[in-house]
Amino acid sequence: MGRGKIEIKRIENSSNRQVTFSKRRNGILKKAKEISVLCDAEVSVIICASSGKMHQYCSPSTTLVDILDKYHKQSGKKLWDAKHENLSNEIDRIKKENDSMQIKLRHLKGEDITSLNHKELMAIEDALENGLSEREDRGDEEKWKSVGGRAQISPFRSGFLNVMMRRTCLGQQELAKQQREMTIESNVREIDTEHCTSQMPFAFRVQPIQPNLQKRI
Amino acid sequence: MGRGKIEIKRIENSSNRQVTFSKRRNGILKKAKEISVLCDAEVSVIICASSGKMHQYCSPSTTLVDILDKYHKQSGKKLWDAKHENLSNEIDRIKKENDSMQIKLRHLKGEDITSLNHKELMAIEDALENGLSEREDRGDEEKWKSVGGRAQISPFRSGFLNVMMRRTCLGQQELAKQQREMTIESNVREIDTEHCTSQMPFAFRVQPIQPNLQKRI
DNA sequence: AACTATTGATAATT
DNA sequence: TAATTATCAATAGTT
Repeated sequence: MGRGKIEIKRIENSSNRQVTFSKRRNGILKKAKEISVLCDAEVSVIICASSGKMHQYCSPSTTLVDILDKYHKQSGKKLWDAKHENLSNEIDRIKKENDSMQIKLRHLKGEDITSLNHKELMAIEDALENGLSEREDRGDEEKWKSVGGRAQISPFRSGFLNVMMRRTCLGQQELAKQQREMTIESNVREIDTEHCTSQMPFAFRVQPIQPNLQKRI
Repeated sequence: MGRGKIEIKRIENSSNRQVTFSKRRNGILKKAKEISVLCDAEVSVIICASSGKMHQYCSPSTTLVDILDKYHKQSGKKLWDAKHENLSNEIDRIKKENDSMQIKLRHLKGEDITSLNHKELMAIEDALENGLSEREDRGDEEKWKSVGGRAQISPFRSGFLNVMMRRTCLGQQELAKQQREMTIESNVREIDTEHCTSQMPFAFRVQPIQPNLQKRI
């Protein structure tokens, strides 16, 4: 019904499609009104354009909820319950995702790790070390170079190193103490923390604390 | 459209009404199909005859539930009861929680940190350091004590320390080099990495590598 | 957005 | 009830 017959297939020209949509949408809504009056039928029409705009008609004698309720009863299809079930399923899915993330976060923060095996611990260790080195490698230090010249170490790195050094110191001292007190196993060589320092393959010293870069509390 | 024009008002003759209903109902359903194809619109039509019989169309790309859901969101009308709304709200809430956790995880892994300011970086650094120390302090070592006696260090700690030490070593060497080359700022004291080792407040050595605990590749 | 030639829907008839 | 057909309504292409 128009200047020419058209095939019923998607109208590719977007503006034509929009015009046709508008015309036919009005046509359907008008027809819906007419049948509801002529035949006192209850009618619900919902039309969503691909653009997202929505148009709706519902016969005056009733409401959409009533019609859906009738549909529900007649068809036996559980619109209501199906929706309910879908939502519940989605909640379950997201909650599981949530929980596993929570666990990962806790592990990265060093909590609840007694439940992990060696391999899992290694993976987390890698992730952490990666995180630290990534942060050291990327832009952060650029920010600090300009503050006090090239020789100034970033408070970020110095803060981190200080903590690590303090921790390492304690660890070494305790290890040495343990070694003095106990029988030395064959696969552990004895270490004298006081006298072997200069010969060791890796020897480090911590940079003297720079008070102006240690403002973290 | 027919042998004569008709007024749009209830058809009193029951049999005529029934016939007209049937014809027009088919007409509307056909139009609905057509617009959904021509304009790829999502359409839902529900028609209830006064007799109680019900007819329905829903465009193939979607479901009645989906269309009603859209309607619900767009119109803001509460088609669904409070229970459904609660479920929807919970989904929104959990999704937000999810997103923020994802971001935290990424930050702990060293990703997307260029967007953070100094204070935020410090917070993450603290969290990571905490995580590392927590992991060293807690249960992990218990597992390894039994493997090779008390004096054996866990591969976890040794692996971690090795990485840190290597990083520290490089950092110190570069710092010393820089200091030799440059004017020394008043807030940075000179350090001689080769000769001051034994007098330094913190001096460390790394435990010799134990090959059987260094299987990581 | 308005027009109109044409098709499509359908009211009345068979 | 179903098929036919004369008529009207919807609308595709045009302005």
